[in-house]
Amino acid sequence: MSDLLERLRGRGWRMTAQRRVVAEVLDGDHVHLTADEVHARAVSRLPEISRATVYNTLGEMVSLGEVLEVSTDRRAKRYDPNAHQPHHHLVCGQCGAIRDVHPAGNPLADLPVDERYGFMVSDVEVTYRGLCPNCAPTA
Amino acid sequence: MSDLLERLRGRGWRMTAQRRVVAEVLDGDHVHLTADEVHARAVSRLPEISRATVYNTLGEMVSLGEVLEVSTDRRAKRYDPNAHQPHHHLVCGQCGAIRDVHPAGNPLADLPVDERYGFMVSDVEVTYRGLCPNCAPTA
DNA sequence: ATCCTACAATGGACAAAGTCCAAGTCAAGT
DNA sequence: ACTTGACTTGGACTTTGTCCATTGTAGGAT
Repeated sequence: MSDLLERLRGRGWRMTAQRRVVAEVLDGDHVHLTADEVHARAVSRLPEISRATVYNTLGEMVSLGEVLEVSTDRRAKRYDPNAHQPHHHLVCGQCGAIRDVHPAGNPLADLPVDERYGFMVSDVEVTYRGLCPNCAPTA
Repeated sequence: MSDLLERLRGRGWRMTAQRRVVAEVLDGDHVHLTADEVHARAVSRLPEISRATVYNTLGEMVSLGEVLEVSTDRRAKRYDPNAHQPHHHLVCGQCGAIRDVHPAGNPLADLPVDERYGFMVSDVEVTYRGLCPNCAPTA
């Protein structure tokens, strides 16, 4: 179940109750929680855990490349544990629902050399926007 | 010069010194200022202008579709006056430099129906990440 | 040219998201 | 079990942005 926890353990991470709880809360598919949502859920399992620790822990997991940061709306950053299967995001502009998606093609290849301005381009982030089935006007 | 100002005027926008200054500050190519940067530059031309007015004005220009909001980094939103030529962004992960780019292909078409989860997908936002010529390690 | 008034600007309080730090705690190696 | 360096804590602080009551003003009407 907790693949994320396994991977972190395998990297010599010093394991603490706090880190375990954060990793457990964040594990799963189509999970895109904000730091404060993670904190709220962590608190329900480990009441003393502090906000600073949640921020620290999330930051470390991002540095280790085990968790991705996504900023789909203009609000808080969200954390995505699905870091090892490259994917993009589909966001509902109304309710904010997020799904992971896997488009065909390679958008990186679509950027011609004469549009690169000498940059070393290494990554591309794609966000599809629209309305989810619940929020779309009934056809 | 000030195409943005012209377009806004043509929409029956009530013209004030503050709005003119904000529009002038924001006009140009490859311009991607934060609200506070806009405010700082506006203040140098019109010292009494308030932060709230800059935020309001930017918000209105976004609502009118004359300016785009982009959130490339995890910090403040940036405002892009180039709203009438669809484009994406190329961001330097080191120094934060941003360029407008125009990739080939249509990423919207790359999202297969069975990956749409019933969403009505209407827009796609693409951010290329890398290192600009100044920040890239010398080859 | 002056008056009106609805719309705009002001600035200060407030809120949300995130960072920082000094002090206390604890996991894990010996 | 001891020790130590890494981890956690909580609160102050910063940044970014919003809200609102008050004051000011653009631009049409007279």
